[in-house]
Amino acid sequence: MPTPPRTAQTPCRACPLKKREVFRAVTPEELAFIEEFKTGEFIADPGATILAEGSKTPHLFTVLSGWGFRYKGLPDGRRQILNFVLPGDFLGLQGAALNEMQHSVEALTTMVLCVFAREKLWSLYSGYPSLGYDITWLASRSERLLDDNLLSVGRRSAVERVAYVVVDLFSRGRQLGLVTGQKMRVPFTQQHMADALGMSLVHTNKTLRKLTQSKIIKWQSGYIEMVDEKKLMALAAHDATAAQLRPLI
Amino acid sequence: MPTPPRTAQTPCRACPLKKREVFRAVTPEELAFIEEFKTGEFIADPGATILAEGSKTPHLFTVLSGWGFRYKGLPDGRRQILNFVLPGDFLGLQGAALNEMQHSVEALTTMVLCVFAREKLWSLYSGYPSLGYDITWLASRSERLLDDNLLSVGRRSAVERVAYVVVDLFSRGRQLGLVTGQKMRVPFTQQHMADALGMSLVHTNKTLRKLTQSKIIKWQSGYIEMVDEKKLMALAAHDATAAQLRPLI
DNA sequence: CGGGATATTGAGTTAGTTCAACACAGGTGG
DNA sequence: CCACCTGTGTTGAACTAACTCAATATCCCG
Repeated sequence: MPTPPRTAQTPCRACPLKKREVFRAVTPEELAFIEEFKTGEFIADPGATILAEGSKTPHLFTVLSGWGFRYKGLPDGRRQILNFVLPGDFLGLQGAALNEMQHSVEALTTMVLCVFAREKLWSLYSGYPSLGYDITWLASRSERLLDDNLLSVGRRSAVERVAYVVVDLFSRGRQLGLVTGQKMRVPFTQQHMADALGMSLVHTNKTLRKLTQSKIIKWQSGYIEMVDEKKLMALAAHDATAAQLRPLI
Repeated sequence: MPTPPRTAQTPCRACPLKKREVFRAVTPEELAFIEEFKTGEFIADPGATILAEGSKTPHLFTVLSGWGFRYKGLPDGRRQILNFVLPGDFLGLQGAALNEMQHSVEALTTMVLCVFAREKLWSLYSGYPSLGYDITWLASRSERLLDDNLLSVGRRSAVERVAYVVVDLFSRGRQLGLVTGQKMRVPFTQQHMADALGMSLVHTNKTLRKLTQSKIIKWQSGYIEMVDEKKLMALAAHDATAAQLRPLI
């Protein structure tokens, strides 16, 4: 079914705000509003800063394609990657709600972003509450990711952290169709992974090496492969919920 | 598990959902809706579990008074406190959005919570989009807290972490009128602080001791005192944003 | 007054860090 | 086409911040 050509480059039917259509159909009016809500598209090159800590952007973004990451820095240069940004993620809400960004977002690959005007956000809520609800849903989902990361960084060992982040990326990647067999493209360096896990680069490397030698994962030329998914999952030390479910066998 | 709520005692004029009235007046209709939205009140005793990881509560809560904490656990007992819960916080949204709770919430003191029915959430969005907007605002604010914590746990040293969490608690406490002079009641143990900072109990204690001996803070009989706020702030190693702002003096 | 929970302290251990050197790949200009 | 350069990955060695274990002190509550 070919999409009719319009002014905007990407059809809003693909918009993540519409994502929940699995549960709820988006009405034609809603779709029309989404299209009007959209200001345009923004193509970010790898390495580009999309949002900067301390700035006040008038924009909201939706990621249509590509990878990026959200991070915060300390004055002396240390930085913590808060989470990786993938298609379907909603960016800049904090700027709208809190006025000023408290974190930065940088592109890892070329990214295509759908741009919204921040001041239209309110009209979205008032005119199309269902879409407002969806935004809350997205916010809630991203908070869940953060919770998981915090648990990892705060309480998991190095091996567990690496195992967990791989499992997590594959889980997100699968939902987005980014996984082929047991392989997924990961367009970041070990430094990025280290910054995401709150570890040093060297130790991240040594940990990865250990997992490679145990034939559990492989990370070559930009692709991570889960060689032994079972062992990997076991190492990942899942949260108490998962643990609760297991004993029921 | 929460006991069935009773009839409402607290006027909804004090509701955190109305908090943003500084910026925006709440209309009488909205207030009426809030009161209808409210199912009742829930009094939680210290140590009570308000929400449990893996469960599906039909409730949403707003904290009217008292302290609690949100946490996640690992199967072997390690646990990470995600953040402390104070009056004005909104709880359980994840359960509504994601169907199942991915974290637990426990009371530290007696807590008074305003209870909402989850299934009314949608009618709140559709009928009173401004309130829906407020919920998004709350979600966004709590995500900011999480970002800060993750930066702390991932990249700050032990002293910095302790300094930062104290500064942070005072900042939140001030907004809520919980700070008297330089003192604030903190109804938790060093174990809680350790779990929040991703550190061991012993090392947390030793770090606190160091800060006490340097006459920077004092923690006695349930009260933390900022003895030398300036030094404490300096130790806290604020984020890059704060650093950007300082040179402007 | 007793007992359990909390806090404090010392000693020994270790997971993770920093430093430093080297390997390797891709990309550029001569 | 090669020589070089820069970014990335790999590895060893030395160091240290934070951990665990364990004993003792202190507080709080009934």
